[in-house]
Amino acid sequence: MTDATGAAAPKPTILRRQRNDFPGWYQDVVAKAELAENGPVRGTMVIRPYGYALWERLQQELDLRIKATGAQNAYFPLLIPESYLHREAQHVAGFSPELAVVTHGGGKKLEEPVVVRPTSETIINGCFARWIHGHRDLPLLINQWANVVRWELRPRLFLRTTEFLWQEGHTAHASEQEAHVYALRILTEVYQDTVEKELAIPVVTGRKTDKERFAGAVTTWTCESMMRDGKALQMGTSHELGQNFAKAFDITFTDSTGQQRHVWQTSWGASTRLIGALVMAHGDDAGLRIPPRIAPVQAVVILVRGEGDSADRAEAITSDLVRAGVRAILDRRIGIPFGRRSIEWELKGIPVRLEVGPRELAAGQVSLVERHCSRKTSIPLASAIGSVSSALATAQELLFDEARERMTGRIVVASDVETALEATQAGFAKMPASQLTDGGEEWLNARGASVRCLLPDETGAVQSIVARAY
RNA sequence: CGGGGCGUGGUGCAGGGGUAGCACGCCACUUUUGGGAAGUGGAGGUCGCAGGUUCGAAUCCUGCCGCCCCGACCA
Repeated sequence: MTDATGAAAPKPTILRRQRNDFPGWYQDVVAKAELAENGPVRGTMVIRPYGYALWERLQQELDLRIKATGAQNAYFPLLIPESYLHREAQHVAGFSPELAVVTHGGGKKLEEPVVVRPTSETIINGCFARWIHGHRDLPLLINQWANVVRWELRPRLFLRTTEFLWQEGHTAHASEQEAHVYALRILTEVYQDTVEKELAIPVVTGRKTDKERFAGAVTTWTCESMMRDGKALQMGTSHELGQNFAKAFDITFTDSTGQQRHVWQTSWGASTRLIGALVMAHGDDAGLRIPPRIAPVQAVVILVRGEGDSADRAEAITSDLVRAGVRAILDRRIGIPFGRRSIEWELKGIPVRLEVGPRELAAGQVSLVERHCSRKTSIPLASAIGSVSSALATAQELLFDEARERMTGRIVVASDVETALEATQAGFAKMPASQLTDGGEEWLNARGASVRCLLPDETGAVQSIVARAY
């Protein structure tokens, strides 16, 4: 194709450019990398196989850590009596606007409407009240993997959908202190550790302001990360519920002195929103860049052409990789142009590509392409497995370092709300929490920024992290 | 709930009273194949729904439905 001057017209980019149109870029990546698409009901999401594979990897990593804290998985019903929601005043006030309510069933109007769970505090605590009798029943540590529905007016795939997948943990403890320690343990050992080690995304951890706190909680702890456009995304929250639900649902136990006491509780969750974070924290103009540890496919061996025994050789390399513990697949679709296949794997963010063609094989080599930096190197066939393994390890580290440098480089120290607001154009502001009194937080909210979390600095003074957020 | 816009092959769009079109995608064959392949031949649409006007409606009129965007609202 040529333009009026006769010069070749530039090929249109596959994705809108991140720098020009970040939301547009995000939509393009989610579609072209085949992660998800919109469902027929507004706000619902079809998670496609590659997107779901990412979720499954994330589930494995979270589940492992959740179980390491002593929690057990269980499952509670999707449908909850509407009256349950009303038992805790702040909780129902917080969730009422987002509820999906079922009024009919079996062809008849229901006597009591049931709600589709927006979260399961109420139904689980109904069970806890029956399960917990004495201090020997505590702590009770339960997790469930489930879908929840919160009616959203402005949905965005993964980031904010009406139905989403998550895990929600619910625990009961004998003392406030024990609940406090457990909530923080979940925050750091489950959420922060998974997000930083597996997703290679650095986080800021802290406490939510009263305004941002979970409906019904005493304290909400959060992990916040910075996306490539400088906006914040909440990665996971852990709540200290105090005795609010214990009193509402009458969850009591007999302590070692024979006294009846209410339990102290926590709840905590992380959702498919983390997939959105993965996209926005690492993706570039060529598509996703998936950190190797979370990648469903860590290496793809591309058979460039079909000549001679190259197909067998490529297959042998692939099975060697798999045997060495690398999640590797073989792309032997020689009928599809090489360039198209390269672009496809780039879009999907596969960390390492191994190109196997006549040129390489004649030289006893393969070409190794690293997605995180687009570098192509020739390596001897004999050391291919080792090279892939070290490339994967390097990619994991470099993606984290890059994200960490971006975040720390874009946290501006501010002493008042005006400079903090200015800083949120490009990143986060760190501002003394004292500036939030007298309507400071509302002033920021009215201008599109919010207080992401509160945390103590080296001197013990409380600082706030202010940002624009998803 | 206010303001604006759009409903036409799988996707994205054009057409605006007289045979339903284009691009991409899809299927087949051939030639290709190292960074988005090309040629040839095919398949695929009761033009959102219901009325109305007309010899004739995708097109004009009325009503309805759905979706999108911007506000407001919100983990």
